[in-house]
This record gives sequence, structure tokens and C-alpha cells, in this order.
Amino acid sequence: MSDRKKRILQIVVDEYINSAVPVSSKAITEKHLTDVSSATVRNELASLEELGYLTQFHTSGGRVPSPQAYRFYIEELMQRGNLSAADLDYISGAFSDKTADVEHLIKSVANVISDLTDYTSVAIGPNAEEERIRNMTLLPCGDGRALLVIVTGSRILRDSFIDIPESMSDEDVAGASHMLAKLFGGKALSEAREVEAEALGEFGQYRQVMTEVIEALKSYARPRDEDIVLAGPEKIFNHPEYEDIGNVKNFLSVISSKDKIAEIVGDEDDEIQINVKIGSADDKDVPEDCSVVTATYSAGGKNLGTYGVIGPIRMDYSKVIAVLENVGKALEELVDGKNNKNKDKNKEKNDE
Amino acid sequence: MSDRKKRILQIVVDEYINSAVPVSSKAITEKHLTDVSSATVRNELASLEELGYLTQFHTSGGRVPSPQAYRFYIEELMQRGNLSAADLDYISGAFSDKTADVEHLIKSVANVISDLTDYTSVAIGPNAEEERIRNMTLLPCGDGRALLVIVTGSRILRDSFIDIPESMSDEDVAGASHMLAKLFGGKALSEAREVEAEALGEFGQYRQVMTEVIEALKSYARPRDEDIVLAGPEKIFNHPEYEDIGNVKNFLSVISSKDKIAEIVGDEDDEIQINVKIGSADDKDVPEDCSVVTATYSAGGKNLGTYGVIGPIRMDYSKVIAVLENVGKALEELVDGKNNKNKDKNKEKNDE
DNA sequence: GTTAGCACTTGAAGGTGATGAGTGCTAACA
DNA sequence: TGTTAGCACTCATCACCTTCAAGTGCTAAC
Repeated sequence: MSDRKKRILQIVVDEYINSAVPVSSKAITEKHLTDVSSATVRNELASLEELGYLTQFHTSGGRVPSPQAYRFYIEELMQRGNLSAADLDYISGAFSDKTADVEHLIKSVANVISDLTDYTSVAIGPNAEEERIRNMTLLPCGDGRALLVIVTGSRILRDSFIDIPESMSDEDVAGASHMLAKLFGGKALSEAREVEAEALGEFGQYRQVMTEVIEALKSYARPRDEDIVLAGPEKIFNHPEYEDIGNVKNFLSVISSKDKIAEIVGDEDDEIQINVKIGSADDKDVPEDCSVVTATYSAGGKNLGTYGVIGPIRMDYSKVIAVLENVGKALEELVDGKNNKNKDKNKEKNDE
Repeated sequence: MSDRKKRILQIVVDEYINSAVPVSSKAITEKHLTDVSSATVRNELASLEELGYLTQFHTSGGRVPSPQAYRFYIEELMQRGNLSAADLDYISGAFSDKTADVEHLIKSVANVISDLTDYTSVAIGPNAEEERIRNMTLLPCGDGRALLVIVTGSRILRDSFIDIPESMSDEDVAGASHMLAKLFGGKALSEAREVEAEALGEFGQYRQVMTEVIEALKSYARPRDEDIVLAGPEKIFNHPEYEDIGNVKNFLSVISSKDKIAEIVGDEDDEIQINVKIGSADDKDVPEDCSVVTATYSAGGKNLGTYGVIGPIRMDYSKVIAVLENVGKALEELVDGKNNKNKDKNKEKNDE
């Protein structure tokens, strides 16, 4: 593909992303390629269409980029957009230390992304599997039930009710609770699940409780609904493709199901930092006319979750990717800063 | 208002709810009032319009009920609908004992209501204020933080992270935790908030922790986002008024904000069991073209939350109210049954 | 390889007239 | 006095047509 073809393709995609109307040869020569005539551009456009990058609804309607064009655009043509100073300020101001626990942090990240991009944002919290259990307890609730709570340093990892034998006194439960904390403390959720045999032995008389706990641990393998958040669903109406009720319907059917959100956000290759899915071709759960751009963040070796936006195929990929990248950086700094602070604190303690 | 006027108004509302098209005098005489002529009905219709019960978009377009008509319809005209055997079966099958904790119960109630009515359902969980604290604990998480968990017999009442002095050892926290459980166990959340003075004295060296706990208790006054659930948002598309993008927009702007949902579901008179809000006139947060029907359930003196549907003004009030009533009955039976079972259990224990 | 020129296609916008649904009014009737 | 038939009137909808502008593809000339 010639440089001029690339340039023209870039112009078409940029223009279409901006205006949402099919772009014509005339518009291209008037605004961008002033040194050639519209006829020349027409020839190039016809050729780009043959290559599969452009489509026409009808002969007199200008051209529109195909999903293939967007992919090429993102990989080669797009200007890696820099954010405005205001946007950068907004990001750095948004994540203050007060967002101490991960639950809140996830929500505020999702909100920031949605606000800055003007698209609906989706997020899936940190993968719980590899987080270290900091503490664990069984809280008696009466009527033969107890609440099992597992926390890390920064969040409630999981909680759920389990049945306990009626014969167990509150003191017995407290004892069992201590054993659990000792047994599982410091382990990752995935490791915790593997101590089964050993644990059952140690528990002796409370074998049944342990069985229930193991059962609960197993059910924690998939993300909870609360770990999947959505921000700014109404943002969809800011984009003209969603004047069409059918598109809104598709969109809503996806975002109102946490399972589907998890599906389209979740199943990505760990190697890839930023992942773009364009239309149903890339993921059957993404509606025909939608794109999903996600980024997986981690800091200090710790997974911080996957965040992204869902919006029309005609998405401002440059802006979206810039926002995702900068939010990632801010998050990394926040977490690293905190770690360092803690290290300092610990150091001070040791120095005493 | 004459009996015939009432009958005609009833026919108009029934017909319009069913068909969503303005109803004409001819339709009324053909299908329902076969003993009078359409001209007579026209006179009555004109009179009902003057009374404010009916409106016309244009002279040749049939008539449509006004909000005032719906109110009158619900209070006097509507046939208190009985549910089909299938619907009743569905309800009684939906709430089995396995939905042990309140969180799941709320969700399943919301789903049942949405499924049976074909409208989007909204629910707000049991009012936490008067529930008795069954247990309470502080779980150390490191880095000067601890998780405060409060449970009743059937659910996690509240949880949140609080700061603790770095100097507190895990054992100290455990001690404080015991004191908390003793101090607050058996109290309602609203009562717990009032023990401030006494508590601060008892806590001695851990005064600061207690201050944080009190602070947390105070923040628990309003419902958590998780206590507000929504089921079947996509159901809205099953009703023709939501072919219009503007209406969908209004609708989505309300249901995507938990605060707004809480507002329209929450602020009702405790005296009223079933509450109907028709359009913005009854509640400024209800969109112009929407109605909200809610019911507050309680069983054994315990508040079980408020449930309802949000949908077009042209709502099948009879069906909706029947579903809400029957779901309420089923829920009451479920909870009473459980209480009895527990009483039985306790009795057996005492008999031993 | 580039360009001007032109015929062609197509959707959008606007106008027209026919159709049909539904009403309001009036006068006659019981 | 309430009811009814009859009729003129209103209005949305639809099909059909015309016009308009945008944009293309193609060709011939540079």
C-alpha cells in the first residue's frame, strides 16, 4: 500500500470518527490533501475499497471505514494522542490516597475513564486468585450459620455464609476461626484451595466446617458480580449511532448482564496490555456495531484489574487509548507510592 | 359521575393498556357496550374529557387516559386481577429455603417480579436501621487498617475498613473486637449509634478505634448501593412507548443511578402497603412518561424491603399489583415458616 | 499518473391527493 | 330528556411524484 493510500485511509478514519458522516473525495481534497484533485482521491478510494478497507452504503454516499480499516488504523496510522493538560490534571487529581480500598478504587477508575472518554466504561476487579490472604475469620450468626470473611490488606477478598453444626458454641467457632487464619494466612486463594487434605486432618472434630470452607473457597474461582462494574451507561446516547433503538437494545442487552461484561472484558491474552475488539468478529458477545477497548493494569507485580470502554465501532480510539494508558500510569504511581510509604513505615518501626 | 361514565372510563383504560392505541367510540360500542350507539358514547367521552380523565392528541385520533384517569382506575375501576395458576406456581417455586441470605433473596424477588410482570423491577433491601446486630468483629488487615464487619442472623449488615493505630497488635484488635461484640450485640443499628458516651469510656486506651467505629456506624444511616437492585432493565423494550429514543433516555437516566432509584422507591409512607406514582406529578424523579408501583413487605414484624416495577404510565396495574401482592404473601410464608422452624429447633433443644 | 468534465445514482426533502378513522354537531325520535 | 342517525369536518398516513444536492465512476485529454 502506497504512502498516499495510507494517508488517505487515515484521513477517512479520522474524519469519520469526528463527524459520523461518510466521507467524500471532495471533503478530503478540500480539508487535507489540497495538492491533488478529488478525482485522484476517488481513484485511490476505489482501490482502498477493493482492498477491503472501505465500504459504501450506496454509490453517492461517501465512504465509511470497515472494521479492517480500524484495525489497521489503530496499529499503524493513528496519532498516539496526547491528553490535554486538563485531562491529565483530572486523572492525577482523581486518585487520591483516600480511595484506600480496592472496591472504591475500581469504581473511581471506571468513573474517570467514562468521564474523560465520554463512553460507557466497564471494569473487572483485580483477579482474586493470586492475592494473598491477610486474615480470615468465621463469625457466628446463630441458627447454625456463620459468616466466612477473607481479607487482604486492601479489600474483602470474599465473604459468604456457611452452615455449621448446631452443636458448635461461639467459642468453638472462634477456635475454628483461629485455625483457619493460621492455616490460610499468607496464602493465595488458589493455593488455599489446595490444602484440603492437610486441613481436614488438622481440623479434627470440625471436619464438617472445614468441608464447607473448602466448598466456599472453590466457589470463589470466578469473579463476583460486585467485582464487575459499569460507569456512565447513559453516555451511549451522546453518540449518534445510538439514535437507533435497535443499537441501544443490543448495547443494553450486553451491559445489563454482568456475565456478558465479564466475558467481553475478561478473556484476554495476558501478554497484551491494551486489547481492542472491533464488532462481533473479534468476540461474539460484542454487539455488531460496538467496539471494546480494554487495558489490564498491574503495579508492583500485583494485578489491578482490567478496565476499558464499550462504545460504537466509530470510536475515538486515539483518545480512549491515551486515557487508558494515562490512567494506568497514575494507578501504578499511586500503588507504588503506597508501597513505598508502607516500606518507609516498616523501616521506621524496625529502626526504633 | 354516572355508572355508565365509570364503565366507559374503565373500558377506555383497559383497552388502552392492552393495545397502546387511542380508543375510539366505535371500538367501545363494538367490543363492549353493544347496547348503545357510538354517538352516545361520544357524548360521554366528550364529557369525560371535560372532567379531565381523557385527552386527545387530535380530533380524529381516539382518546387516551390522563394520569388522573389511571389514579381513579386503580382506586375504583380496576378489576383486582387474579394470577394464573402458572404464575402462582412460579412464585411459590421461586423462593425456596436455599435463598438463605437476604442479599440473594432480594435479587431473586426482583427477578421474579420482573419476569412475571414483564417490566423492569426495582428493589431496595430491608431497612438496616432496626435490624438487630448478631455479631460484630474487627479483622486486622495490616498497614494500620482493620475491617469492621457487622452481621445479623441472615446477612452482612455492614462492613467497611477503618484506620487503627499502628501500635495496636493483632491481639489488641481481637480484644477490641470482643468488646465491640459485647457492647453492640443484640442492639439495632439505630440504637448502636447512641451508645457513644458509654462506649468511649469503656474503651479506654482504644478510644481512637471506637471513634472510628462510631463514625462508621453513622455513615450506615443510608442504604448501600448494593442494597438497591434492578432486574430486567431490557424489559422496557417490550413496550411500544420505548421505541422512542427520548423515552429510553429518560428511563435509563433514572435506572442507572442508584441514588435516583432509592429516591423513587424509598420515600414512601410507612402506612401504605402498595404505592403508585404516576408520572412526574407524583414524584419529580419519576420520568414524565413512567409509573412506579411499589410494595413494602414485612413479616414477623421485620421489614423485608420495598419492591416494585418501573414502566410506562400505560402499565398493566392490575397484573402488577396482583404480582406484588402474591410475592408478598409468598415471602411472608417463607419467613414465617423459617421462624417457626427455628422455634421448633430451639424447642427441641430445650426439651433435650 | 493526474485531472476536468460529465453522465449517472441515490437519498432526502417537499408537495399532492386519496383514504380512512374518528369526531362534533344537529335534528329527529322515543 | 336521553338517545340516535346522519353528515360535515379534521387529521394522520400512505403512495406517488418531483426536485435537489451530493457523490461517484468513467472517459478523454494533459
